[in-house]
Amino acid sequence: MEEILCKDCGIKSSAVKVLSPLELERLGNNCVGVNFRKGDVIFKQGAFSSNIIYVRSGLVKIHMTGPVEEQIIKITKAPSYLGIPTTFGEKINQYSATAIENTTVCFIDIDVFKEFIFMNGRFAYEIVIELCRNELNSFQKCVDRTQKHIHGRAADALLFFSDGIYENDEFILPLSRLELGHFINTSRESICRILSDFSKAGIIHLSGKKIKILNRDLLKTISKNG
DNA sequence: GCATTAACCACAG
DNA sequence: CTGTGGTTAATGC
Repeated sequence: MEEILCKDCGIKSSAVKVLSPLELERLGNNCVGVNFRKGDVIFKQGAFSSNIIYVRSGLVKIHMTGPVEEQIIKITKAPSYLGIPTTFGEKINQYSATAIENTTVCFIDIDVFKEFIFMNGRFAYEIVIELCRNELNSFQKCVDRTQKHIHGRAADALLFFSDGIYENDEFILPLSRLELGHFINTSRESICRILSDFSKAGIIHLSGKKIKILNRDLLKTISKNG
């Protein structure tokens, strides 16, 4: 744990950027920075929560234990808030967050966060914007996950990591095959098969968790056609 | 009917 | 945990 001086923070969220110096000081006094290693649980479904979390660096998976098995709802990279829906909506967390790469976050007291929303319209507006973006993304993901075939979903996942997360054609998958299955609603076996198919077809180069996209256009076509 | 898709199972590395 | 092969149920043509 470490004290965070919010006013000097170089990675302020767009909401925090509009806070007054006095509000920034109040935030700093009610905010704790914590480092998480890959695999550490940041907060857990079913546990009580009274914090909003701001991810300053790293990568996090949001996941829920469903009636049958685990499901990864989404993967979020810094900078981003976590837990606004669950902390505002419910006393108990409705989902879990786990670091899938080394991650640093700030825990912000919910009452201070609420105070900013009540008192600073600009702050509230920025938060609404982020929540709206997230909701639209999850609508899109819901449709894609439901309607696309497995190859399309797998192509989506690869493009997501390449474009959305790493901004590189080559990257190390931060998930196991099983987790990747949980992410795109399929089985570990199907993931293995499809990655191997893509590799044989020359679409990607595959070596364990290391992936390099060789034929991005074809991958996009597969994604588009489902 | 027949072909395709994708899950489930089993087993090996 | 990962890769593969066989089996099987569901769905489409």
